[in-house]
Amino acid sequence: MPRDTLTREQIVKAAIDLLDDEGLEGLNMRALGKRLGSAATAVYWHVGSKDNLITLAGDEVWHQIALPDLATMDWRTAATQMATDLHAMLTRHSWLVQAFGSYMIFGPGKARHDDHGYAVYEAAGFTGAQADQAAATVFTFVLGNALVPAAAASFTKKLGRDGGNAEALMHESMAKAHEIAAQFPRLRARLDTAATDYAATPDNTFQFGLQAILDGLEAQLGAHSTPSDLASPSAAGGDASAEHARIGDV
Amino acid sequence: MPRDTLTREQIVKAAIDLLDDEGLEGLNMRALGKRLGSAATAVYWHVGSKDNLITLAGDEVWHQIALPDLATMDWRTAATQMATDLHAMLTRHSWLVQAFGSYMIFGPGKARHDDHGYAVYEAAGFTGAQADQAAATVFTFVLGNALVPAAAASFTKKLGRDGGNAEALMHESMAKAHEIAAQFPRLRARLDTAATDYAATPDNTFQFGLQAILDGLEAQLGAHSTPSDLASPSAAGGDASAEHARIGDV
DNA sequence: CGTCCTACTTGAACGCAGTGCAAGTCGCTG
DNA sequence: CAGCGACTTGCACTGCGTTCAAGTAGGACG
Repeated sequence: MPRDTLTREQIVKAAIDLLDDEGLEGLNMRALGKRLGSAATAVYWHVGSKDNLITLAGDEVWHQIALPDLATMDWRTAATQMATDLHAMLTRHSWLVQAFGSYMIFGPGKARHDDHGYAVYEAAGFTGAQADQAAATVFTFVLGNALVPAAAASFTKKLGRDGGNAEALMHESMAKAHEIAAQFPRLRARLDTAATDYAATPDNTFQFGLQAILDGLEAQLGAHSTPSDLASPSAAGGDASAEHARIGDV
Repeated sequence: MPRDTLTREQIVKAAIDLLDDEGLEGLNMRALGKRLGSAATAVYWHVGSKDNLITLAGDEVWHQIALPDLATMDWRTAATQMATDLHAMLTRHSWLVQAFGSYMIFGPGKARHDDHGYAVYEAAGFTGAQADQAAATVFTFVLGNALVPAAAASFTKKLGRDGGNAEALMHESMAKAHEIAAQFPRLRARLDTAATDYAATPDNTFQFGLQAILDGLEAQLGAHSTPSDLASPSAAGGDASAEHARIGDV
């Protein structure tokens, strides 16, 4: 084997770096080749296609999120930690959320994460399909929460790529948004309090939503009628005298 | 004016149709021109750019969702209806979810929807930032819930475009996913019960998650009084700053 | 030491997609 | 009828994903 050979891992790592820097639309094979110090087409021998490379990169980053030890903490803490870690990871790699909408991202990395996710909700006392749905609910919320910031990041990067007057264009588009919002009473009110910034969905919203969801899930578990939330003593309802929670049918 | 002139509305409508048929990556100006019976470049006079066209189309569809009358139903019914309508709309136009990750979609259509969304949660009793967060939580969940199905649809359409052996490729990629999943105990168990179909996240999950979230929100209403927020001692994604959102654009 | 095989790299080139441009075309208005 | 302005069109440029035939290099084997 030649000494200075590219490796799949090296390529995937470089792709992740490039994606972090330039966003999903900023990734192209020639730029990647340059970053690797090789011809663009050399990459094809190792990864086959750009789609496949993105799939690879999109799975790799899941390894960055830690899997909490369920033996040393109650499920709610574990769930919060996993969701928060995922949130942070998606913020770091905002291109992943976009990729999630266009590619089937599933590999060892995500599988490892999903598996542990199920473990958390099974430890909570959910059984069978309920554990799946609980996990999916939280997962889905975290994903959706990352979508708008991802769009903002993508937009910003595109402006930066298109020309020098990025500031001006950004300002213009914000101004137009304000103008539209001003025509609706509640949106207008939010404009005044300056709470509505398209680019920055506050982290508070994430924590608020996450805890609300976990509250809702917890309620399904034991019907432990203490709405005073917070307290999450080790639920571990033994074997889930799982009340058949009522689910809205279609 | 010449008699057979294109109009912006006509173009946007054709674009939506094409997007529904072919997906986000299937939309290109020449195909759109053909569908309109005109040259591809004629479109540019009316909409400026493809990005702008997508922004226009992506806002237009929001008008399809109904705004429940808050005077004749309780907030939870209204919230459920709005979320369900949104869910249905996103399923109809799965490209929109992808577009949401790459473009800043905000116009009169979405503004109208958002405004009413806030109205619902204010009617519920949430005040100020809490109403925003409640609305964002549900909205975000619905969006995230549509993401994976959108990816599946996109993937299928791409396969259909690439060549005739779509079935084979689809089968192969599912087989690979199964193989990976089989290495993780909980995923493997789900494989056996045949509950895991990547392309079809059951609608049950949506209803389950939505009701759980509304449960959680409802609980916050009753147990008011503590703005000291959230349990979760750990986590702390970083700045747990005040409710004053920072505005910084990038 | 030479030779071959395999693993890998490269540059040229093809096709498609977004889009700017200059030259139309058509109908209305003066 | 001349001309203007609203629209349309074909051409062509660029950038990107990808293919392909032609390399190159290092180890294995004789």
